[in-house]
Amino acid sequence: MNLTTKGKYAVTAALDLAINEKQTAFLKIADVAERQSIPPSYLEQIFNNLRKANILTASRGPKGGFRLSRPSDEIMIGEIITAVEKRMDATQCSGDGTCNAGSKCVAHNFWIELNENINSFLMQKSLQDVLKSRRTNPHEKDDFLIATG
Amino acid sequence: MNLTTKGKYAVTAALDLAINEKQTAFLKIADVAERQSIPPSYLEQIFNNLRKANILTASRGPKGGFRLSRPSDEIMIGEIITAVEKRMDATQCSGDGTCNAGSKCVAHNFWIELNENINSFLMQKSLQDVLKSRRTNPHEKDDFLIATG
DNA sequence: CTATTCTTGACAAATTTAGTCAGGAATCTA
DNA sequence: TAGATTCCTGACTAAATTTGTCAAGAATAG
Repeated sequence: MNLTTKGKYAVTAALDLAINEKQTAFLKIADVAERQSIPPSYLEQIFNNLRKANILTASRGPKGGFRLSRPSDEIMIGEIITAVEKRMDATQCSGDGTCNAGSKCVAHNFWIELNENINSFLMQKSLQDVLKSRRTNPHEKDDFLIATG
Repeated sequence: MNLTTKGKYAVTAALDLAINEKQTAFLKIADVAERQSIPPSYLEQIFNNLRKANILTASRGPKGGFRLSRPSDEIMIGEIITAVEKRMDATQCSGDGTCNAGSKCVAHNFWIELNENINSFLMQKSLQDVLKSRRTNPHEKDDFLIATG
């Protein structure tokens, strides 16, 4: 199981779109990349993955860019991650039960449970949830908070 | 965040010790490796990590080998994984809050939450729990069950 | 003493990640 | 229509990581 930089960039960039979205405007890769310290050419790849997964909508040409395809409370973090990550599965056998000489290893069902636990967590959290908890976390320092409107 | 083959082998091999332990005997790397389809020389490394983390006890020489240091209900899967995995942290900045140009990225607190969720799951499950659920899972096929005594 | 088993560290091949880059397609504005 | 802008796509590559192997040594049982 592997959550890579790519998946983390994807979530961060989607949050940036949620924070900075206006009703009609598209946001440019270059701007998102700069705000979030993501290499622009890498973000191109990532946004393309998200577009193909119907999480983002793109527009080409001047004034083009990207926006969320749906309201931020209808886009789950789990969607974003599975759209860009190839190996989030915790089983050694990709779930086919051949992890020990063609049969299931003794840990197989446990990895399935771990998968379920993680997926359930990630599919219950929307972009909006993440932004909300960022502002209401009582342990958070003030200088971390940013005005979102 | 990365759960690799090494961590999965570690859990599988620890489960093998729990399944096959006798009161006094040590189990050899070669035997565990064969039963669980793990490269023996790789398992050497892994068992050494677990020994240094006080999860396993080793004995050298003829009739030597490894056994669990504690009863299987007192060894948590999370302990095993953290003993062998270097990068289970989901934050991009290893928790130091420098993920966006020296400050916290917008997803920072979310990755902390994800860490807590996963760690909580892994630290609540003991080796014995995993073996139990393996036998009582109602969806499990009979040919997966093995006699443990 | 000898065979057995763990111990340790160095090493290396294979894989994966984390990007870059170039050429193209669509779109807006003048 | 021309030109600038922005996304689209696929090929490519360097660096890092993973997944092991290997050899020499230390401890122990018999």
